[in-house]
Amino acid sequence: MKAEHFLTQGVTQAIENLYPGTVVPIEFQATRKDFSGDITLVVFAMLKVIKGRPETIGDQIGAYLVANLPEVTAYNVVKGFLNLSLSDAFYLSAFEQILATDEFGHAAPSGRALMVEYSSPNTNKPLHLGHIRNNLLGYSVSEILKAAGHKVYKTQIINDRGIHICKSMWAWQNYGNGETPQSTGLKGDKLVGNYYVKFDQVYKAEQKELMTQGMTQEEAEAQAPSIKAAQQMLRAWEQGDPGVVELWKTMNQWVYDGFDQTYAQLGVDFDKNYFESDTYLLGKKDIEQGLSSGVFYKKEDGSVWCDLTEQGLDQKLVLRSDGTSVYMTQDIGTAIQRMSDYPEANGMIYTVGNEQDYHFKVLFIILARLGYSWAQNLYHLSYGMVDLPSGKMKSREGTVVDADDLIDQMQQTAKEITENLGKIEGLSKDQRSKLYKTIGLGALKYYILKVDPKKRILFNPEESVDFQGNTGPFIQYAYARIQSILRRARSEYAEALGNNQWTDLSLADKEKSLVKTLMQYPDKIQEAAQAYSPALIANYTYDLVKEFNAFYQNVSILGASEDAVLSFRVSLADKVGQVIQSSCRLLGIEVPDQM
RNA sequence: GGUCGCGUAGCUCAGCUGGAUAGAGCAUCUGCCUUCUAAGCAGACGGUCACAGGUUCGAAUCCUGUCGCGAUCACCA
Repeated sequence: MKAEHFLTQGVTQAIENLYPGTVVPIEFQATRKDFSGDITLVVFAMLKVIKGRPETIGDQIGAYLVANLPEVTAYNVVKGFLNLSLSDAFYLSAFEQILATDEFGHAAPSGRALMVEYSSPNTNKPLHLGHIRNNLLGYSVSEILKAAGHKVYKTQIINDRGIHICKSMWAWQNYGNGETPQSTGLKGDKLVGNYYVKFDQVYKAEQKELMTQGMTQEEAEAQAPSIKAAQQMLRAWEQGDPGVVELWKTMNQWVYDGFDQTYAQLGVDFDKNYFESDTYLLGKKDIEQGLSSGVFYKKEDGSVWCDLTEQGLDQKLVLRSDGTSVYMTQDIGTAIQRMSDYPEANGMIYTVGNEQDYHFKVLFIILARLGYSWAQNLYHLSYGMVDLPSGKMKSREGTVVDADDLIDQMQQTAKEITENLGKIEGLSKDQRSKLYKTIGLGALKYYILKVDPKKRILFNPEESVDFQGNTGPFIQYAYARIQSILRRARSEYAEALGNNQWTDLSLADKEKSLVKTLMQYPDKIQEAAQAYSPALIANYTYDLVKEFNAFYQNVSILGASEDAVLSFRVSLADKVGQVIQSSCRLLGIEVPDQM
């Protein structure tokens, strides 16, 4: 079906005829808009093998192709570029193949299975805009990998243990007056987050007091009663103190309930949750093994290290001198644990911010040295921070953009715009609020996913997220229009739709370029999967929609004079709609039938 | 200071496995709603692709250096 395929054969034959005994690199690219033709052979690339003027060579190959390949109808040569025009029949048959393909764009099963980790929040405070980027990326990459034929297990590791949650616990115990999510009507994560803030206030006040008594900042930080109490709580938790464990369970559950609501709003989910409280002791025995196999070495004080100077990195601590774990220890153990939990999986993707680039670089090297074959298939899906015009989001300064607030705000904006446009008379109240959610979240998700993950995003809450131009709603709008046409076509033009005699049709430029764009979809999915980049899908979808809009405004679909033309155009619009829906699904974006 | 990433139009971003005259959206300005939804279409304006070298028939794209921004360099996670 792909043009490159038969053209490569054709060019090879042409070369055999014209320049016997030579083998040339054959390189195609899409013909630029300003030139006539559909696909372009780059003759320059052949000059290393064949001597001569590129114009002459292009001319000879072009003439050969027109004479010998029925699909090639015309050619022209500009400098070293041989532009080829392909027949309408070729595009029509390509389109018919697309129509006949189930789940067009999706690849056959690859036999590979991967784990994708994303979100992985701490349980002491609510999710914010940074988590939204993480969640959208992780979810979307999972969907893209599935579409590329892989089996995917989505997972998160919940950091439910440690000093941070003890801070919230201590503050709640001392200042909470028995408040619960039920009694306050607050989301559980918000409630717990409030006590984390409360702790910080108390802690700061204590430090100030101690410093007026003559302590240094450092001493005050260590000696403040609140932090000592929280540390005591952490020790009690580690020893399994029933009261502390009970409180810990209760407050974590509040947080999980809150997170679940936010996840549901965002439309993300997980196949398996890991909890740090279960995994934080993992890794020690792996360090032992690595020690005996010589991957690690022990210093005099008993601490264990990995020497990465060969790779141009430092020496990295993997076990403290007192035998306790560090972050790296846990991550080594957790990775090994997961791979044994999912024996069919042979790789992992970690969706974690770029401030941990170094950590993952080291982790992957260590796992490879430990001899795990799957270590070759580890990828750190590293993404840039979401910053505000004022700089980084800082919880202490109250500049954090809360996830729930932002989602609400997007829906509110969607509501206002939709009501102003006044095109939804027929919809019930429920349908309307669902539509606002679809549009508001569509705008937010597209806004975040369209940019290359590794770039940082500047989010301006004042200007908010656009609803026009290269945006989610722009794409959703095209889909809604298509559905509107399909509804009318099926009720008023049912008879014409039955005429599928398209073979002799001659295609308008807009129709041809739409088919061309549709044909790219399978490759785009593969590219996006290989690059772990939802941005590629977002950009493709935008191109497709732009192409469709141009078609829609310039060619009348239901006004076609012949039945075959009408039915072709309706089919084309229908398929474009399906691909929009499919690609949006890869981004976690829903599409409305009306807006 | 070492390491890693980024630097493209006034703003937000594509393009980066080397190919033709560097593309979109927003903003500004012109047109288009008696014909399928104007959240749209058609067009205008807007560029030393941070800078300097190098490789190449050809560089925004690859290499080297410089500058700017960010991250990281804990017996924290």
